[in-house]
Amino acid sequence: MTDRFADKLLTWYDQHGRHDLPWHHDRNAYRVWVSEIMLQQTQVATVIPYFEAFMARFPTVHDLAGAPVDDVLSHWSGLGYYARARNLHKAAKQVVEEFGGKFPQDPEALESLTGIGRSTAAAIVAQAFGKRAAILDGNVKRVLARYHAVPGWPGQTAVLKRLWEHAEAHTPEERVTDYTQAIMDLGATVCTRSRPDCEACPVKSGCQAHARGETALYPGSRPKKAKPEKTTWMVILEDSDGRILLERRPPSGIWGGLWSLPELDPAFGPEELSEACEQQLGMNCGDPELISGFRHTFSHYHLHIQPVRLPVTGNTTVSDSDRLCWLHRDEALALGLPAPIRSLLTEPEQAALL
DNA sequence: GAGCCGTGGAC
DNA sequence: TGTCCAAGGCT
Repeated sequence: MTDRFADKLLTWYDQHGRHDLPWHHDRNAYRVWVSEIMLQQTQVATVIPYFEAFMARFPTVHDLAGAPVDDVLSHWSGLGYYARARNLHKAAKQVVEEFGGKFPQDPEALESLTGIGRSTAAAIVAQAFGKRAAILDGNVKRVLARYHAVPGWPGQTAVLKRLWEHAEAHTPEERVTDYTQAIMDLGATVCTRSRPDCEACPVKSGCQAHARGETALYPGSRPKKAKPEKTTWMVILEDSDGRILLERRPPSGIWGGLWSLPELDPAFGPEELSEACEQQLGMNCGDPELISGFRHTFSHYHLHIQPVRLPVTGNTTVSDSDRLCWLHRDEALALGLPAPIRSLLTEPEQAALL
């Protein structure tokens, strides 16, 4: 049912919305899907160049399904949340094998694809197929929490449930594609997290938070928790030809599946690194040289990265070529390394300041 | 339900 | 400089 909220929003959208984002061109389910996955927990400006490059390399779901996963991961390098890339690749195969290369149009079937949950399924249904489906991303949560003065942190199930109910109630039958884009645009450009521009808001008159002068109270903030501190060694092994030893990380965990510098257990002391290196990497090394370390903050913990150079004294033959490889710096960077490791190899002074 | 998974922008 | 968190989903 179309209510006044949707009408006002659509009128505003016609004049002030974002109508020319890359995934709005040549719109199809594949392009919408890839954009939605990239946009999870990631801002539009960050996604745009990745989306363009990804589409140039993988124009169709068949191109993606047939590509090596390493190729997909290297195009994801720097975007973060690399499980998204592995799931995207897996889901592309699912679309080809289980759905004949055509995306299903109902949310339930879409949610059977790896990496697509309730919100992303709804976004694809509305954006690609023009069918009615309510979305609830970070922007919509903020808009609705303020409009209805919904207290509490949206991470709580009860709060989330109320927001979904409001989202469903406001979603119109007509112009669903524009409406979903409109409410996200309002959240991104007007109803922003800090200092919202309420005077420019088309639904100001009905907004309970604005009426109370309490927009800053909504949505409620996440409970604070201390981040644990962790430490690790990052090994820079360089042979006489200037090649660096890289190690593929395990499929799960931080930077899962990415190539990176070999990591040694922090339980090893500096004098034990040569021996650890021989055990773990099969390389004979001389005395370690410590480089200035730096701290990198993740969502859930702080990681002290301590780089260490270890001169290779023996031969540089690798025993496990699927896990280990020697590459020059530019070749390594083309693989797609984790961002802090990339900075460490390109600008060691900058990395130390992180 | 709660923890985990990245990076960069905004403040 | 540190904190928060953004077009969430999986385990």
